[in-house]
Amino acid sequence: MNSLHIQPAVWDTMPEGKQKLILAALRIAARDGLTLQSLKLRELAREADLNHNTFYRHFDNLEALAEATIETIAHQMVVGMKQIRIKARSHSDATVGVVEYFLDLVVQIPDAFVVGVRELHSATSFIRPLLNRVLDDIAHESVVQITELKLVPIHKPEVLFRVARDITHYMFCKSIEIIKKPAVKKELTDEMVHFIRRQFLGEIALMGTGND
Amino acid sequence: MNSLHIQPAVWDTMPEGKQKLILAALRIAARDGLTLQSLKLRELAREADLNHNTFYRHFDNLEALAEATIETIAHQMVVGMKQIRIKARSHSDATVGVVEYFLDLVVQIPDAFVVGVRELHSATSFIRPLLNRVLDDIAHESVVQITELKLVPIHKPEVLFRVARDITHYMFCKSIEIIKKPAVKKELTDEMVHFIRRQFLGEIALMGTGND
DNA sequence: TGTACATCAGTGAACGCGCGTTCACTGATGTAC
DNA sequence: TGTACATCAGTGAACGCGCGTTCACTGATGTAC
Repeated sequence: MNSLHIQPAVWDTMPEGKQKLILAALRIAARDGLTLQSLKLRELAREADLNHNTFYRHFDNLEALAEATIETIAHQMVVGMKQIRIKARSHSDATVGVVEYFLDLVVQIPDAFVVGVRELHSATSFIRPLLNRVLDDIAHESVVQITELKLVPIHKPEVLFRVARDITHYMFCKSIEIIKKPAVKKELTDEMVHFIRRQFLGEIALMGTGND
Repeated sequence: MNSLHIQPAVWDTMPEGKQKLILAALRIAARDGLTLQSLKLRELAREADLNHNTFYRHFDNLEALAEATIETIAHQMVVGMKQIRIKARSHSDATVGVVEYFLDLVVQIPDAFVVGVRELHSATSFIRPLLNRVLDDIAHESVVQITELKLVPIHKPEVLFRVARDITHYMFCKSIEIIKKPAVKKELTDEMVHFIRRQFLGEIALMGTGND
């Protein structure tokens, strides 16, 4: 289920109709390739199997729904990534573990990633900064874990953060490929692991040249 | 002018109204953050200063306009990148040269990049594959130049291509930041140059480990 | 325990508006002879 | 050189439709006393 990764305190408190509308927004935006801000009130209500006026019981306007939807996506992603980091600790290779569990997460909540990655690159409004902060958070927690487990001999946190941030962005963009063709998981895993190793080795090499 | 980078053979042959509509589509999509496929016929005509029915003199439907617009963007980018590669030859540092001229290009045709990067990450229709091919082309020509000038000691073309492809994607995504804040050019240049060097040094280090 | 009232999600009719599309038309430019 | 016709970008009125929004309403649930 899609809702598994949404922060319970927020999500479970919500009226059922409100949940239905947010899930409908995610479904329509992912399926029809629409921006969150070009969703239509009546189409949403139809998809959520609600009278079109019920919308106003839960949201002031379409922008409020877009905001609630993007926050749902953000929660799904942050919580999902947290679980990935926990699981990866017991994997023999931390990099391979993170990538594999990450691709599992993408397949579990494809709509969140399809819509999230698109909105991340849509120049508009408050949504892009919000998602950028989500990627910042994820990159920051990666830095914490890498430092704790002493996985990489890079000791300046700001250097490590930039590497982690670039990797996070790459993984999110790349992840979309697995949704349309889950069979590519093996190739995609190899490619992502290769990219990640290239980042750390490259950064270490740059430290040697004094170019950092 | 925006139209400078459009392939003359195609562009100059076009009726004036058709050009106006394509430029209007670019302007609206960039300004209002709309997907090319959510543009409205009457809004386009208004923006292009034309009667709304003139649209049908030039396009069968809105999808045909979206296609023409994305091809215009593709031409602007491919031609622009070709000129960058020529100019970069006479720069003392090839990497710094490419990045600086690239950021100049982004500032010259911001609408093409804003819309192009968004559509590249919008899961829908024929547009994403078309833009992916544009990035492939650009990456491929980079490989040719790198090989010709012997800039990097990586000799497998498919390995070089993957690195160039990842760099191209990174630069396109990152470029958007300069549009809203041209003052960051210096920082952005440094960051992009750093990223590019990290890719090549990382890949070379990976070759050493036998992990390629 | 029973009655009165407040709260709130959901309903259905009605509105004015901008939309995409069709149609019949104009007016300029180019071509045939 | 002059007339007749074809081509084609652009025009303006009219259409039916789905949209966002307003309104007055229902019906279930919870709370006060």
